[in-house]
Amino acid sequence: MEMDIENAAKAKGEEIKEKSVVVILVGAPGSGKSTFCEQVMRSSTRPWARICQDTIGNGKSGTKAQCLKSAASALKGGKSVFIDRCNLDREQRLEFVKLGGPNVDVHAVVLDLPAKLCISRSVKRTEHEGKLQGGKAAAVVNRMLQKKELPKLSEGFTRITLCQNESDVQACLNTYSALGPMDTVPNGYFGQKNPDAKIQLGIMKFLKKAEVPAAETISDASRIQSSFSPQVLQEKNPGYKRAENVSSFPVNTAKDLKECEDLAVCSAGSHILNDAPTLAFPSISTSDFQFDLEKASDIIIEKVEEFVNKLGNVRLVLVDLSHRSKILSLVKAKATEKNIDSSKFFTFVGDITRLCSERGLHYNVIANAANWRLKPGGGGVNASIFNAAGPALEVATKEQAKSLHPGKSVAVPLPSTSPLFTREGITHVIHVLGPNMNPQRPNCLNNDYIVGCKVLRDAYTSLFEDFASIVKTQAKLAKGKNVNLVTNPLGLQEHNEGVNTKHSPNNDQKSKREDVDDYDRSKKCKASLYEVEANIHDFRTEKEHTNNDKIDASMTKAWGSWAQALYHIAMHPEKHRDVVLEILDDVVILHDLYPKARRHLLVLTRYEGLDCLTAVRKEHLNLLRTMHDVGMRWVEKFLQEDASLIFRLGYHSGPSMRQLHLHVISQDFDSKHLKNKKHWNSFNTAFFYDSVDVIEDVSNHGKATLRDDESLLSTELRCHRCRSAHPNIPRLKSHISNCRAPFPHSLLQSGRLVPPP
DNA sequence: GTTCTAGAAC
DNA sequence: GTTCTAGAAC
Repeated sequence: MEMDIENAAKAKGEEIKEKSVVVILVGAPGSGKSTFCEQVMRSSTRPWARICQDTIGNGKSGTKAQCLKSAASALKGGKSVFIDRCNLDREQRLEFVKLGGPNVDVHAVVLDLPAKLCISRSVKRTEHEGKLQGGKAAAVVNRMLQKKELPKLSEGFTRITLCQNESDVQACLNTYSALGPMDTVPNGYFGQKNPDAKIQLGIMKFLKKAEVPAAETISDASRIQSSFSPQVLQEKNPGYKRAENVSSFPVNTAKDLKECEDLAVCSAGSHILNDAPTLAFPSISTSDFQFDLEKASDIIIEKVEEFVNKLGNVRLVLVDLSHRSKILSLVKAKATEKNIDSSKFFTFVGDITRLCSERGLHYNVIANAANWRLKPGGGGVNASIFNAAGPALEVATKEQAKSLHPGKSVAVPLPSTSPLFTREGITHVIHVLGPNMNPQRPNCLNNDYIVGCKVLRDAYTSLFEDFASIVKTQAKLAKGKNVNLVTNPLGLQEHNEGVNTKHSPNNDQKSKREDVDDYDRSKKCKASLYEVEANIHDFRTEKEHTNNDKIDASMTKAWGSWAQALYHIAMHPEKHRDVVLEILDDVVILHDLYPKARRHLLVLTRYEGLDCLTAVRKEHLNLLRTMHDVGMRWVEKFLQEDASLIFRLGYHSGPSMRQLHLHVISQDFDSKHLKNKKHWNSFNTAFFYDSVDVIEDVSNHGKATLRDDESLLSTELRCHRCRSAHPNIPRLKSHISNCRAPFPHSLLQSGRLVPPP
């Protein structure tokens, strides 16, 4: 609209009249609205009026009507106007937006800063214009923020700037301060955060993607060759032993590269150099299980299409051994037809256990067309993967599951001892079982393709979901605490090989060749991925604990020595009579050593190897129910002693202690051991996974949906009943000791609180 | 998981 | 000066 009027004016040759702006500030008390206006008015050469409801009443509290009137007259006088009041919901803003017109743009500047900050600023004010200061401020800010509604362009704004931190505010200040009488600023929504941006950035950072623009390196075949050739591996990695003679090792020459280009849907160079998390998978059920190739290729395409965009910056690669593979050419043709992004999905010819070392393809997760017993042998992909991975894979697989149903998958972290990890950089094998159409094999579906197609779809869904969850965990860790390994990528290697030479990229002389950089980069990747399974702390202490069982071949996650306490109790509860309350066949009940409430118990599984929620599968449903029932029995006992207590039962999404344990905790949180943000948030954010929800998720989806986002633990402190925010733990504790507000709706449902208040 | 403590915030 | 947090060490 505005543009049309402007263009029309231009067309008529009229001079464009200078436009006034109404800037509606949106923010809680203490968010810095007045300061913002004052600073702009100090530097901007444009005439401004600040309409402030707190001052407009001349001592008495002002009204909205007074503000509107005053704003309209300022606009008439050619001034631009700040509406300095909270304007937190749409209704409050509505009348002010109507001040806009052909020569008046309406902007919103949203000061959406943490509640904690606004409260602390409000509290310490001594001469606030609105008389909002001292103790009342927190309650007021909290109440106001509850009805916060971020402005939308559809309300009639031509420009919205969302500021969520001090630097956003500063940038916005700069924009408005620089505004002269004739200047305009671009229209649109600024500062809105893409919810995926953080994760994407994490992956990019972790893979150092920015340094490897595929287009630039694609033509540089020699660089591709040297970065993946065994010579480089051996140079940098003296402990790495290979059976083959180095000279006979197939190196990716330009000719090879040409061949790859021919085979892949699009040019192979970018595939080879692309460091995005990559899943290589064989076609499921089409070989020994004799599934119809046409139908199978349709299902592959369907599932790939469904996931390829959902998964973000990752690659799915369908692999087969031969150039003459029918399924590969079918899928390739259909992928082209469907216009599937060939950088995210393509077909590839090669041995799935040697795609990096022999074909130069970076990948980190492979799928195995497994048998239902999850055992080696049987020929085909299964035999080849178990052979290549060594015995460690069988052991690690056993830890995850004993068998597999058709249509299901199970992800197994590959032990660092496996050649697939050391040679190829593969961190996980996902076993998948497809439907069987071969009458020579057990559980044949007798040509029932209605069931068969459904099972095959399920199999791919499960496979891609497992891959997604691995990628998510890796991205989280990559941007998380493993900075040390990332900056010192060879730390892992140094340790494993017993080589103690310090290698710090900062102190080291510049790498002699660029390709060494490439090597480092791929190593960084491996080290970071490895970090998923073993926390960095353990690399430092392993030397002192070489006999410790945690470095055995089945290593799926290394826990620090302090994290073993529950495991030891679970294995030998009779030796811990001092803390253990009850010993049953499957579980042990004990007091939390550092209770975070008046009543705080742990129901501990006695299953060895079941360390946290991520490992929980359908076969554990009975155990989960037992844990819940035993917890509830103790709740009843506690309620007989004190009927005023309210309990919640749940798991920590990312526990610090090994051995799956259910927290049974009263909701008073009256404890001297509750000392920091992490303590509070681990029981009062989504990090706390209600037992009822875990049971439901596992029975519906076969596993608990991952949500152990570390950032949950550092979010602002909010009361679990009235949801008010508090600046620190002591204040929060003093609030919760008095707060009798009803619990939030979500907690009152599905039996999350016992008994329901 | 806790303890310890430097230094930021008040 | 005192309170509080956050990171390292265990």
